[in-house]
Parts: sequence; C-alpha cells; structure tokens
Amino acid sequence: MKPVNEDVQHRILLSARAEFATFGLAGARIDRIASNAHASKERLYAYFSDKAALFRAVLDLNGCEFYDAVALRADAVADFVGDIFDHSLDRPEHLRMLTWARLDGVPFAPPTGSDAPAGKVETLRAAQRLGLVDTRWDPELLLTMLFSLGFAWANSPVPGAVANDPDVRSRQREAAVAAATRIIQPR
Amino acid sequence: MKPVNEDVQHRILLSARAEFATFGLAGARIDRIASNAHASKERLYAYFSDKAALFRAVLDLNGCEFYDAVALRADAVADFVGDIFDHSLDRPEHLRMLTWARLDGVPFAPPTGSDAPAGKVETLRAAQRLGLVDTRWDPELLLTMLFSLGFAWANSPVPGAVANDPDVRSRQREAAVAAATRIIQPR
DNA sequence: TAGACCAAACGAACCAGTTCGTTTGACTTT
DNA sequence: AAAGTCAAACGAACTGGTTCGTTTGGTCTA
Repeated sequence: MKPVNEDVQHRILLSARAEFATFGLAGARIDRIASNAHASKERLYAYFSDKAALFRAVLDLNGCEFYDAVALRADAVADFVGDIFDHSLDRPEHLRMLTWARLDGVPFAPPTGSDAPAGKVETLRAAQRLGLVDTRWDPELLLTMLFSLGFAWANSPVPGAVANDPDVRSRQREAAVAAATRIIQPR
Repeated sequence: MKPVNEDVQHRILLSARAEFATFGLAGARIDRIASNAHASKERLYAYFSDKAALFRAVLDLNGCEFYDAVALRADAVADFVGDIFDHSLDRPEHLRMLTWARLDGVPFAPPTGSDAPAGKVETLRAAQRLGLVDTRWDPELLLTMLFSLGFAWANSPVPGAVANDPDVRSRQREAAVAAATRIIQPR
C-alpha cells in the first residue's frame, strides 16, 4: 500500500522536520512546510491527516535516527557520553524535536530493538558483568545520567553554553567523558 | 515609576507564568492569561507592551527564583545536585520556562549576585581550595554537569522518566547525588 | 474629576483545513 | 498511432474560525 508518490511525501516530511524542530508544534506553519517542500497544502493533507499527525511522524523519524546514531558498547561506556555530546552538536534538531514534544506533552514511544533504550540498559548490565561498570548502579538510572551528561551543554539554559569555539567544545567533551569515567569506575 | 496597582500587574504576571510554562510562547493565549488573572486585556496591555515582553518578564522572574532556590555551599556540593533534583519536582515550571525560552531563542540573562551562576562557580573554586572537590575540574564545566545531573530525569525525553512513585523518586535522587559525589571526589 | 479598572467588541491578519477545476501519465481501445 | 478513459497529482482560491492588539463605553473609587 505504498503512497503514490513517495518523493513528495518524503520532501514534506523533511521540510516538516526543519519547521517543527525550529518553531515547535504551536509555532510551526503548515504553509511554510508545504512551500519549503515545493508541495501544495492539498498534497500535505493527502499524506498526513493533520498538523499533529505530521508532528508525530517527524517525531518518530527523529526518535529512531537519534537512538540509532548513538551506539553503546559494553567496553566503551564512557565514550558513549562523548558520542552523545558529538551528536548533540551534529544533529541538534534531534534533541530539539524530543524537547518540543516533551514540553508539548506529545507522547513519544522510544523505538524497540538493540539500539533502543531497553537494549542499551542490557548493554550496561553486560558491562557490569564484565567488571567495567560498578555493579552498584541501577543500569536504568545510570543510562539516564549518562544521556544527561552528554547533553549537559545542549540542555543548559545559560545562553552561550553551546560554544562555537572548537577548543571550548573539546574541553566540554573531555569533561563529560571524564565525569562518566568517574561515575562508572568500579571500586 | 511604580504601577498604579501592583496587585493586578502581579496577578497577570503569575497567570502568564502558568500559561507560558504550560504552552510556551507560541502556544500561550493572551485571552487565557487575562481571564485567569481576573483582569482585562486592556489592563494586560497597559502593563506589558506585548506578548513577547510579557514572556520576557516571566522569564526574568523565573530565572531569579530559580537560581535563588538552589543554594550551593562549598561543604555540600553533592547535596546541591539533590537540591536541584528536588526543585525540578517542586517547581517544574521554572525549568519549563527556561527550556521554552531556549528553544524559542529568547535571550535569557542569568541574574548576577552570589546565587547566580557566576557566584556558584566561585563557590566551587572555594570547595576546591578546601580539598572537597578535585582541583582538576574546570569549575564552570563542573557546574554545568552538576545542573545537568540534577535535571537528568526532568529533561529526559523518555516519557515516564519523571516518576510519581516516591520510592522511584528517591532512588533517582540518591543516584544523582551519588554520581555527583564520585565526580567531585579528589583522588 | 482623574484614573484604575472591566466587559465587550472590533479589525486586520493569520491559520488549519477543504474544495474545485486542471493537468499529468499510464493504460486501453480503435 | 490516434483517440478515449480514468485516477491520481496538483495549485489556487476559498472557508470558517482564531489571535493579537486596540478601542469604546461605562463603573467605581480616591
């Protein structure tokens, strides 16, 4: 049951991602999405039932891409935080979309699979069995804190926390990884 | 200088805070703000020049309250993270407002003073001199990470991260404080 | 009387979503 | 190959409702 023209639908989805990530659900404008996608509103509503449905489609797309992008290996748990940090700079729209959705109360179902949160918790458990992560941590709580460390500057309310200077950035990254190392360190 | 009736202006400000914290700048409705404040729109626009100005006034109010609410003492740096965690549950509107403002690109100037970020960085430096915090940390980077740890669950995109069960909450809180303890530990 | 206040209404702009008439392209029939 | 058919793609214009910000007319109080 594939859509008649996947190309147009895809262009609308990408345009919607840029719009929603920039302006949020309430601030986004359907006209801008259609026009930036070089499509008509009629086409947009042919493929997506309404604004909220389009938002959810973008949210799902970003959620999957997001969890796929940051991989967790049992033998490199601290580096995982560095990867998250890098990703928050490479693809800021991912975190922005998740944040808009959370504030707007749009339910978001994390993907299932090995790259999903549940899979990452399992990997943390494996790292604990290998003696690479302190076994006293609840892996679920630990995962939340690791994500939070990686996003510390992206989420910081203080303006200018996301620095442009590469030197500052690498010092932030190193701090996050070093903090993660100290946290997981068995003793 | 002073408004003719501070009471009405204050009611509008509090109503605006609830509205903006819930719906954001674009989603907030001026009519709702006025009506919930038991005030007329005419009064609202008598005291605040436009929607954006009202938003900025709310943002400043929240920013001051926010930094005032969480105190940092040199001899209780890890507990500071616990205080942040508690505050994220007690006054979620503070973090929500700061987050809406960041996403919407509304500039936010943190307050100045001893409770402000700059003052807290100084306190961290003092804690380092007292040998309570590892001196290898850049205090500014450390502060961002401590805030981030305290907000780890409030900022988590995973729905249900903010738990209602007091047991789960206290385990989250303990994890955040324990992680902070490990991070700052001199060695 | 002056000014703080309110309810109501207004206007211009805006916005989500629909309708409608036209075009395109693939497939058939002659 | 020309003509006919049909469904989907499409753009432009339209609709009904909403929103911000302003104005008006009036009450109350110092």
